[in-house]
Amino acid sequence: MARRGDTIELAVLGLLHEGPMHGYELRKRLNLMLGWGRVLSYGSLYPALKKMLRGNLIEEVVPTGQQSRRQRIVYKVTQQGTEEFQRLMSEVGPAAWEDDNFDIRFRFFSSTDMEIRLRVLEGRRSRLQERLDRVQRELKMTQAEADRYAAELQRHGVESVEREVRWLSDLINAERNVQGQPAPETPTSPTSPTTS
Amino acid sequence: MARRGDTIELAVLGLLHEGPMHGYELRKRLNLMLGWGRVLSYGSLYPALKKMLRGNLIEEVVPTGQQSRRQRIVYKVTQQGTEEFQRLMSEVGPAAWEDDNFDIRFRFFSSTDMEIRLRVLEGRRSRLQERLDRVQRELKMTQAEADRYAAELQRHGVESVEREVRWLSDLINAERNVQGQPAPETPTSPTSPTTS
DNA sequence: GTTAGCATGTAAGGAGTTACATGATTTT
DNA sequence: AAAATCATGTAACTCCTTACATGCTAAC
Repeated sequence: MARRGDTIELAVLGLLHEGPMHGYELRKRLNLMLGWGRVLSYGSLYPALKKMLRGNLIEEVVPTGQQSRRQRIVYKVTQQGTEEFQRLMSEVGPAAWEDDNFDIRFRFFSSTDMEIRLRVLEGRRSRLQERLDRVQRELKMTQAEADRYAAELQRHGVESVEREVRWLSDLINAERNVQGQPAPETPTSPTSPTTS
Repeated sequence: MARRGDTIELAVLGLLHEGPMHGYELRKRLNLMLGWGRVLSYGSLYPALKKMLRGNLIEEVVPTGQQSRRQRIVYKVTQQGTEEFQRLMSEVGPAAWEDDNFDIRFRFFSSTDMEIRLRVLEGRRSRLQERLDRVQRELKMTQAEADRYAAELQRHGVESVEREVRWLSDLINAERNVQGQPAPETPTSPTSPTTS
């Protein structure tokens, strides 16, 4: 369960929970949100929508009032879609903290409990930490013979992942601190989302 | 020319230029180098090697000396492979500054002229800058209604790309400064690769 | 009235993953 | 001698992109 391709499905369900939308609009938002590089094509979005339609996760909105201006097909989530969304968001495990999947889950974190959020954040963090350790270990064996640019790329990569880990740590702390106090504005670290 | 799948080919050619290697070893190094997330499977590496073999870009190394310890197939680049590598590395254009491709090109920057390096670095930078502008423009329209986590994700994303842009700028400056002076150790910014 | 952008789709094909299958070598 | 891990491969399948195809609507 939770194959790779469920990513789009999850994202679509999440977005539609913020309001009905048509495909073209969905694509734009999707590209913006998972969009640091990848661009989702119509060729993957529309078939995915059709599939979700068949699975009764979403349905077409019947245009209220004026019947003009049709050609856009507006979708909204069904009851079943909401349930599926909740189920997917509650999943903890490898599928939840892989690059793309993590971003999307994070994007819709408001729809989950703090318990789930913490587990996903921590899972993601140890995943990155793991990679970091592995790379740095193997780095020592190769680095000696490494060329200038190769070394710089490694250095930069490690630094980026370290930043990512710090970011996650801040988020984890922020989540934990919400429990007791009513969030003291966290003035030292504007990095993490406060309870505003 | 320069389709998406040439990524592996370029990486393999580059690595083999640093010495003959067998598939298993190649995979390990490949995963380490483009490996912040993706893991290359045997199912893609071996067929790719076969294809390159057919294209005369690489060839099997005949084991010198002792004939024992065989089962690994060691590859090395051919003359034709070297030419192809040079050709791919000299390409400037969109293909050169897409995420994965950029990393690999950068990794083997030592094999190109400063002129090419500068064009690739600058191309990459304006690519990122573009994305940044586009996202920040659209951010103003959505941000108002944005949820807490969505906003934090955006903020973090923008910050990361901005860091990337600064990194590239440092590298570009470093490249330019090598021209005149014999590199004054660049003590203020340990970010960029010095001339060692 | 014509260009540009909105909007939806389909068909073909590529690239890479998963799972399967096999066997050698090294370590315990 | 068993277990781990090195080492190579293949077949089926999935996901996605590219390219094509179409028509509406708004702006100039």
